[in-house]
Amino acid sequence: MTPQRELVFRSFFELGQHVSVDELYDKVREANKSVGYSTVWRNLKLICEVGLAREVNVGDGVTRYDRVTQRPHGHLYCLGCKKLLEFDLENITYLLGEVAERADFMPENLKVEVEGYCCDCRDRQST
Amino acid sequence: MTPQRELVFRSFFELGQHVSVDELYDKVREANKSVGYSTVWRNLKLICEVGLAREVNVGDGVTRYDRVTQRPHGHLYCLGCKKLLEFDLENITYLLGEVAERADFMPENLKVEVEGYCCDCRDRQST
DNA sequence: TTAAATGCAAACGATTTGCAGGCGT
DNA sequence: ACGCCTGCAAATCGTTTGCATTTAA
Repeated sequence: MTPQRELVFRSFFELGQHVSVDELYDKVREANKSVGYSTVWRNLKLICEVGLAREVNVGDGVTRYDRVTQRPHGHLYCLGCKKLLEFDLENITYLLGEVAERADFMPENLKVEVEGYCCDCRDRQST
Repeated sequence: MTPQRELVFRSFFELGQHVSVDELYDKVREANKSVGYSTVWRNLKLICEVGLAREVNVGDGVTRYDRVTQRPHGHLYCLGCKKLLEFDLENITYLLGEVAERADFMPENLKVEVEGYCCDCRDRQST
């Protein structure tokens, strides 16, 4: 456990959800200018490996990372402002469990994303 | 409408689902060795723009493209053999519509992916 | 002391674009 | 003739790795 590693871990958890490597790198740099990009990257991977975070891919070319929480959640991705909202997956999890069973498939991880427009962007668009 | 464009379109629909640019490129090349990668790529983008295909991202770094069908479907992605199976989304669509409404969000497009292990890989893993 | 972690720079792979020439309309 | 389309090569971007050095245990 090095100071850099501790800083990366702490910074990751201080930031909210949907953090990209670059965002984390910037955050880390605020505290310590000498930390390299690879260090941030490798430690972020490590956070994933130990199961504390999970990759999120909204299709904009940048991988983001979500803190793994008790409650699984899906994402509402706004095509207008690119904001990422969350919603609870509880009800859907059950349904997907059934689907998986029917296909003789053992589910490990769920990714549910709804693309669309948030209320702000919908209003802006309709004008 | 050029012969190349027609070839790319036709090849895309002759291939199954989850086609990557490279796969499509190879397929096109079988018919005509002189078609360039950019042409395939640009026409695939075009197919998406006119709404005949949609990007799929399973997180392995390669963007794949799905024919847009009448029935929306989700994906079962096997972490073992990397195979991509499909399942019907009908039941889930309704649930997600409710979720979106609650969040005052206008859904346009649904992406549901279940990572896990298919029956073959599960058996192989448990040995 | 010794294996692991760091920081730099450079490799990498997929995607995207600039541009000169060719082709469909 | 005009402008869109093509094909090549090269730029771009995010991600990943090799390696010499430093550091935690």
